[in-house]
Amino acid sequence: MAKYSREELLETIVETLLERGLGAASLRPLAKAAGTSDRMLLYYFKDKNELLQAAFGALAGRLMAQLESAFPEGTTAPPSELLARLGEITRGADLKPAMRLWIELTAAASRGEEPHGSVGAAILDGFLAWIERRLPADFEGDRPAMAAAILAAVDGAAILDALGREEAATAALHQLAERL
Amino acid sequence: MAKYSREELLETIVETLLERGLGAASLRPLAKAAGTSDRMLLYYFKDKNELLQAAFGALAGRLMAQLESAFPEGTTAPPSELLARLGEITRGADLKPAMRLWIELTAAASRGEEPHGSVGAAILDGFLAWIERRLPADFEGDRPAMAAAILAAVDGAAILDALGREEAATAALHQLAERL
DNA sequence: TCCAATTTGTAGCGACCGCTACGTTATGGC
DNA sequence: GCCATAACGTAGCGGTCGCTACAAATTGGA
Repeated sequence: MAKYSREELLETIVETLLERGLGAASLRPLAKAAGTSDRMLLYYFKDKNELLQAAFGALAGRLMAQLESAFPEGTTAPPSELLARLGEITRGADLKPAMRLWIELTAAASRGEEPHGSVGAAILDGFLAWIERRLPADFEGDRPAMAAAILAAVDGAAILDALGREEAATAALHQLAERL
Repeated sequence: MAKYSREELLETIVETLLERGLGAASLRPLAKAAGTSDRMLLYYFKDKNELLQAAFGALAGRLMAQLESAFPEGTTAPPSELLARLGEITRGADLKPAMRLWIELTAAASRGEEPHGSVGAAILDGFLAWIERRLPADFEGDRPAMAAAILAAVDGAAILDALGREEAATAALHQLAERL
């Protein structure tokens, strides 16, 4: 039996990624944090890209689960409330590291790096669909557009946060939520 | 007289940065693109951080000038129009590279890297002030908060764009502008 | 028990990183 | 013309990067 399974490794790697960021995601440090060697990472994953892809997949699953528990499938809310609560959740201590990583992923994707681009787009689509499902059934208007607006607001606030302007982020979310 | 002045070098470096991104910003490639050597970059700039700081300073100036020409000092617009026009401008071919670089800068800043953090925060503050100045003088309500909301919306759209979801970005901006 | 497959360790390759030591060339004030 | 200083070239240091070659250990089935 192996010392660590692929899934156990993935868990620690996701945590290290959340903690230290994508920029620090080189094989040797990741391996060390997981109590193994770069050699073994490349035994379980054919190369670094596959590792990252798997890690982001696991992370997206985790994230979805967290959102799900705060906002179970079937529940809905009007746009303003949806944005307000999503803002609170994503800016909380639990998810702040994930949002930072999300920005890093987006940055890499914007330069056409892979697998960041496709993985990032897939996660984004997932979130858009998730939000859309939580708009009230009787919501009048363009549902995908409203979902996009909510996600953009959350991501925009994340950028203000990332640059240390928490007050501005709070104000922005408040202002936008008020008007949806 | 030197082959290149510090300012000439800075110009080319800014362009290379816009074109290739922060991730590709290592001394030797930057120098090559500028027709010189890493040795000379470190002759004019004491180290890489100083180079980047200077480059981002120059870039911010350039950006401000571009925004200024589209929206001269003294002119104002109601929030919805301000957002709509800022969205168009920042998403245009001219500024798209700058927005990508902006996301990369934010990503680095979110991990506490310097000089990215302080430079990014300064640029952000500059934009917030710039937007606030362009809100109508008789605007009723929290001016800084509205400026933050507009900036967050633009940045959020930039993230959707960066991940290749231009339609969603357009829809989001439209949806948000409609409601400010 | 033996053997083959899985799992792990050790070492190192070639490439790139930021940065520096050191020597040479060019320039402008006197 | 002389000389200090500014400008530049060459070479290389110590480090990290992703990845691989190769061999040793461990395991489980026949």
